[in-house]
Amino acid sequence: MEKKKYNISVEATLEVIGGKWKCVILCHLINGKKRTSELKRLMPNISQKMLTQQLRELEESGVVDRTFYHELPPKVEYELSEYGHSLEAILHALCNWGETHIIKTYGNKEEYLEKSILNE
Amino acid sequence: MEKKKYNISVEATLEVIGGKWKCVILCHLINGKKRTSELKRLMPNISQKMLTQQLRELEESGVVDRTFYHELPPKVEYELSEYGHSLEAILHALCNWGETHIIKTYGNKEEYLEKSILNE
DNA sequence: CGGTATCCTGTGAGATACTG
DNA sequence: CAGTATCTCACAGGATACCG
Repeated sequence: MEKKKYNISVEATLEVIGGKWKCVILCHLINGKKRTSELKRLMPNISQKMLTQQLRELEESGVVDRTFYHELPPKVEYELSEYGHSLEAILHALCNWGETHIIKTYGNKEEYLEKSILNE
Repeated sequence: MEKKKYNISVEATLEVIGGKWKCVILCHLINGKKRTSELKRLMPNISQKMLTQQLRELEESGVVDRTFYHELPPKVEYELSEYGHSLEAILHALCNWGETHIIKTYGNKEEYLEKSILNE
């Protein structure tokens, strides 16, 4: 009987944050809770469907908390869960590397990067 | 005229390591150069096609170096490039989080994880 | 051994319209 | 405002066979 599921531990990490948009969503949540509409604005290229879908999976993984305010119009807020905060070091590292990479690749990051996660 | 390409810096990182197998490959290369056949053995679920494809993209991104030994039978070795080494902190963080996550989720990691990147 | 070339399929993901 | 439900399709990715 074989129970082994992973060949290397990083596969478990990717199961949680490996989706196409998951890291991007999580990075946006580093600086605090966000409403659905805010996330959409921050990710103009994501579809409503993908946004909801990826958020659900992050919720199921236990790294994001969803709060529904039953009012009119309805309001929903997403934020890193307590467990999700354990990903912060990784998320910061990913953002920092990307910023350095952009500078290294394009020279002037201002023309290629809308905003920095670090000083938003 | 609009030149902006990224909405957030992490997108640039994902462009380099965001493929389905790229992080796994890179993690295996942390501990030194590997032959194609070794990588296949370490990743029993990856197809020949995907392995080659992902390696090519990592090469084009400049994070992996490929060395071809023109002998019989032919021999190819892959390793982190100098630039690729700048990803090491991220890769280690991803592996460590995964290991902790497995333990947290399953209790006994031995049954779910083939081997640890940390003590291979 | 390492890699390409075909073929073929599943599904990731967009567009659109609708609901509470 | 936030989220479903369909419909649709491109393409990621598997299986197989062949090449230097």
